[in-house]
Amino acid sequence: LARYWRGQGYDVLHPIGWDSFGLPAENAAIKRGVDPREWTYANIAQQKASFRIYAPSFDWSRVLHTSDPEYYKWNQWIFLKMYEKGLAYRKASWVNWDPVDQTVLANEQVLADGTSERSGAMVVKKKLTQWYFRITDYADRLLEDLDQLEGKWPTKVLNMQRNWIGRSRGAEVEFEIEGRAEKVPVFTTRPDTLHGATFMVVAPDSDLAAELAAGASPEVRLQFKTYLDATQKQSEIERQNTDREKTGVFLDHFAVNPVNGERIPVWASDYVLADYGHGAIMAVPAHDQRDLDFALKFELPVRVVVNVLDEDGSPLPDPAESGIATAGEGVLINSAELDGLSKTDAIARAIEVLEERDTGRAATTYRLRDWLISRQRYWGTPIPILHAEDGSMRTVPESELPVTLPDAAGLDLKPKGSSPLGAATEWVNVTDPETGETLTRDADTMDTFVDSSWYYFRFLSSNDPTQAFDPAEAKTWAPVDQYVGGVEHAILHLLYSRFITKVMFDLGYIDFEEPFLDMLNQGMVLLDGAKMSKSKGNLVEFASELKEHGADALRVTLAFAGPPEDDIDWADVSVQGSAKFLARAWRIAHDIELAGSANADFAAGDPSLRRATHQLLADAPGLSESYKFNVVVARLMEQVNVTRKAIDSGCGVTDPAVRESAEAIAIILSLFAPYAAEDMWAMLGHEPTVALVEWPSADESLLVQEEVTMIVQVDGKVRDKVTVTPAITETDAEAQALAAPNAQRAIGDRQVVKVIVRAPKIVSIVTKPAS
RNA sequence: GCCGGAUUGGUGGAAUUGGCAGACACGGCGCACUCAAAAUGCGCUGCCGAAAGGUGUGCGGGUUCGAGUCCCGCAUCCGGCACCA
Repeated sequence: LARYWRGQGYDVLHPIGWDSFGLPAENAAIKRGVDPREWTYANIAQQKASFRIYAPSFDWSRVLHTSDPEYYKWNQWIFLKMYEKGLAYRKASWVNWDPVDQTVLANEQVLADGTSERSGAMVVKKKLTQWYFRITDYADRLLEDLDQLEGKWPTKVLNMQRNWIGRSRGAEVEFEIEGRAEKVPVFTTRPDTLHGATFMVVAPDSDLAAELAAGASPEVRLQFKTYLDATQKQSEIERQNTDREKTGVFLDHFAVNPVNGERIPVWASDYVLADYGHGAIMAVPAHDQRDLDFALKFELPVRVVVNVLDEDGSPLPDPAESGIATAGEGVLINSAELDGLSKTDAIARAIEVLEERDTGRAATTYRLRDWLISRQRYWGTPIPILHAEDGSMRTVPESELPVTLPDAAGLDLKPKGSSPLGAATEWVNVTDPETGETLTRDADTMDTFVDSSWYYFRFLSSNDPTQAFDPAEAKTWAPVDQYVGGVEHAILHLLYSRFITKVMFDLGYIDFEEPFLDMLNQGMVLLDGAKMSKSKGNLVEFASELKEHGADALRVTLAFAGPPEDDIDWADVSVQGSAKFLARAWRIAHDIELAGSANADFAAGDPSLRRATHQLLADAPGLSESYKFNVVVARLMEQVNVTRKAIDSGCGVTDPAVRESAEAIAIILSLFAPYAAEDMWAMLGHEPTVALVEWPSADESLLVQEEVTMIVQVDGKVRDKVTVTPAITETDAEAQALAAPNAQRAIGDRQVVKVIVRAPKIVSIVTKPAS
């Protein structure tokens, strides 16, 4: 893509860098007993050398490594900016703990099966004081701005982000609990069903459940304790199994339904989650399946308040009898002032009523949680915060950044639950030069997703020691026109990047709110259906093919195998086939060089070959811009084939059209096979480099065909083909079609009832049996 | 359960707005060159059929002169989310 846009005359910034902090590097270094820094930079050097063989057109002058102090200084700067704006804060809460890597994880790093994205270990819950970024403040903007990316980002990614943010609109309803001064808020998307709330359920691991249980009878206290223990022992997989039977404990308390004053029992059950909404719900068993399952199990009342009809317009059976909650739309009943209203109207009215009585209001909740950025590991960005003995905190002044990592020598880096930086006594202990006060540095490091959430800004000013990036450069280049990345980044990296971009916008450094205008999710290379990986040793095959056929052949193979979004199974491709194609292309330039044919006037060239060349020049840009590189390669193959034919059995190698074709091939081929294309370009007598040659535009006048094939259909079936001039009139087209022998045979003695003419492409004849 | 995507020959895949389905390759078969092989070049290659012809884009319907493409229903596979109130 970078090469294509350069060929169109654009300035292209195609940067490269290493996101080099983080657990995988640190764990590998610990395993080998070496310094993570040495290990990381040795690997970068090796990878860099390997990259260059493949001739990506990177701008190496802007190369960056996120583990360089020159880079992570600006992570700390961003942290300070966030802290100033109240977007970075510290709080104690239940966090995801990876028992193998011995660190906390962000919600986004816990996979659906409850294991760690990094170590694969089952994640456990632990209560810790940690740093967070307030991404939830941006939830609405992160959600709504996705609409701007519609059609530019893959639908899948947009949907994944929408899902992840998970906005629900509804109402917050306050329930009084007997014997408790403060009211308890619950969130519901169905305030219309408030009259059908027959009990309340709180999450067993919530503070409220503990409080209510504490005020209950000794038996209830014991039951609750047993239940809570059982809940906390469950694995994430067990907990997420939605088929399992409902369990719960009555908490010996009653709440009051604010709309009808009804006394309803309060239960604790693990189907209510402590960290979503308010950790408590109003249960409407008639219209919610989970509540119904619970009500039937514990013999709680079920009251229908929405008259839901089936397709035929007859009422659905009573949920209490059928066991199936009626969650659909319908007219409200048994609901006082809401009776007779539709769902939408009833929701609006219910909110009005709640607001009038000051017992509730319209509300929105999100699935998205604040971003936990503390990590108890060495190989990351130190958090620029100092802690005083009295528990207060102060920031490291911007002028003293970066806070560099202490030397790893002498530190025990093994995961142990607290940051290894804490043991670097000389680093941790600081004396305030003004007050003489003893301060300790925050010993945690930042999640590496902080590093990767703004690197596209740093590439603008990689070598600038005075600022994170130059806003003037951002005005020139940013936002990113084309982002290429795997779909594995759909949520984590891309959501964080969008968030940081919006923060930068709010801070006034940039004038746009979305970082990546266009996105391509490239597929993976598989071998027999499995990911190719170093650990499986099957990259060896790749290396040997590189040695045998060269980088160009591998590049062409990757481009030609299919659309870039799709996975490629290496078992299905032929590197040898690509090498063969390259040799055929190369030989055309070679033959021209051997023939010593001078640079001639293309206009004098063979018309049919010229037409093919210009058709290619006309089509290649559109195909490239829609990422159809496999088709561009196919078209190059066709062009090589017709040119070969022209040389061997057509106009001959000295015809100017052959040179014109060869030049077009070299220019377009340079996207995929830069080495071969450069060689061809030289053989054709040109100076380097073909990579900087602007693409010639197609001559439209050459694309006009003198003859085209017109299809003749009879009753929807192709029966004949007629060669006609493209300018043929409808009348002539119809006459010729009707006269075509195979069409006549197909018509036979049937009667022609209709003729549709789309000259010069097709004539469709409709017949019926002769009467 | 909810949301999204996919399904085309033996294989990877192609097919502007509905207009010749299978471009281009891989593989296979045949031929030329060669003592021979490799390499290279040329030809054939969706399926059924000797041919004429028929048939064919996951399945069943529909719209249309005409559907891989549009509409309805279904199946299978892949991905995301999920006791989210």
